Amino acid sequence: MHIAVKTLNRLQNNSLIVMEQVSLCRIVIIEDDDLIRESFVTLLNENKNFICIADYDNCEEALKNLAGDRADVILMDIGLPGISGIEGIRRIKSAKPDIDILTVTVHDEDEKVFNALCAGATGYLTKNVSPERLIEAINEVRHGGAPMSTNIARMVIGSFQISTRSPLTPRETEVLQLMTKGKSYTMIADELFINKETVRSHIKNIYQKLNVNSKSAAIEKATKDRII
Amino acid sequence: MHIAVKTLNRLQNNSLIVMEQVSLCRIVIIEDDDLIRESFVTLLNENKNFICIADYDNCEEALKNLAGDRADVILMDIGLPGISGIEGIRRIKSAKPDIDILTVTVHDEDEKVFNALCAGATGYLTKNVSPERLIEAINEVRHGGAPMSTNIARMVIGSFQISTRSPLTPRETEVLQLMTKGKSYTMIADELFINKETVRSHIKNIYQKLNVNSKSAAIEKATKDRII
DNA sequence: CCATTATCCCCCAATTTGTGTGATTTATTT
DNA sequence: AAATAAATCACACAAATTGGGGGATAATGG
Repeated sequence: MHIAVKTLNRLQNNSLIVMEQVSLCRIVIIEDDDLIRESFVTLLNENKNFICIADYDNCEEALKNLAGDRADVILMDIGLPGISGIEGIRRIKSAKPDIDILTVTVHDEDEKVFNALCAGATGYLTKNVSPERLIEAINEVRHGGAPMSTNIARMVIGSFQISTRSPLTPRETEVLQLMTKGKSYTMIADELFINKETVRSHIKNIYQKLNVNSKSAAIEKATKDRII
Repeated sequence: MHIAVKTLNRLQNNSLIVMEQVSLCRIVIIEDDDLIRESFVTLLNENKNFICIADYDNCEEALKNLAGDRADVILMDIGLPGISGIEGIRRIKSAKPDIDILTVTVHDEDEKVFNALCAGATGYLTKNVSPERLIEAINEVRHGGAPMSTNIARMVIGSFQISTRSPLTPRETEVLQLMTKGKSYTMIADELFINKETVRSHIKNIYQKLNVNSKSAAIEKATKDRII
């Protein structure tokens, strides 16, 4: 083995060892496509570490049996008839916060993804996931991870980043950020060690640049354009 | 091959094929630990798809040569002397937005992680990463992914979720969320189709429950406690 | 039945906000 | 050297917002 690999191996604590000490993991599947659902069931039951307790084609049924199923992990589609998967996630999490919910779905639109995550999904896989990756993902989630498909991961990380093409100056951005936190002009002035009048001046310029004329509109526009 | 695996394989478009059509990827390393830095260089140069153009033990130097290096990917520590890695990320991204920056570091505190991501890092690996995973991560990042260590992924996803143990009622939470968006009592009332006085009443209760007495304090506390 | 939740009402003083019309200083770019 | 952009500060005025105090009513769910 090469020196570089040796050095790096010494630096890591091999987490694979931990990953293999899994206890039997109880899984519930909620998915309305019969073919896919049954494929999941078969795949998971093939693996000695997993047992598929139940599978449902709708949320209502799953919620009714939630307590009895005692699932560790739920695989969940979000494009369901009846109660949406998103609402389903919310209800499951509110009743049983310790269950890890993995969203497995074809949907990769911003809104769906973030709603699912906000509702309580611990991972998000798009349906081009390989069987191996699905197994790996369940293991990951049981060990404190949060598996995501690559495109989802990029969306999620992208949501932290602000647009590089902001019309606002650094100082204006700073002021707007404090406004977002509900601070008054006076408080902003104090935090930035400048005069209240200066803050007002910055805000005037912000409003002009964003083409708005109120705090809420500025925050809304800035949020939409990802400049804060 | 089992039917379940067959079905699932048909459902996925195998992204590994795409992953192997990589063109030569120019990499720059910024890391102040000589041993680690040199290990990375050796490791990457062993791989025919990568070439390590340059390595630096500080950001200042790297920034000076940024244009000349023409990096595709930068591996970056964030616990550096001089300009912090976070500030380094910001400057690199502002000068060359197309470079993908992978943070590789021992730090896994919330603040550092989110600051790095907000500054523009496209991935975040903690230093227990295996050599194989590092290679994989670089490939991932070049193909639109956002590789993260499992613990980081969980932190990132967790940041979308709100605490299940909020002292606030659903309605109060709703009101507080609108306050966060800079809406006035009147606007909140209009959006919720209730009277302004009702909003005021909710807010009084919110303040009491959160033990605060101003908008900014309420938003701050709610944000810290992750109840919005 | 009692606690919780959600709804609404009035008063009042202090503060905040939006808008107007200015000025000065320091960089940076042309 | 001149022009531009960025950041700073000043004053005035009307309208709106905010926080605190005192209430009330109705519905819901243990």
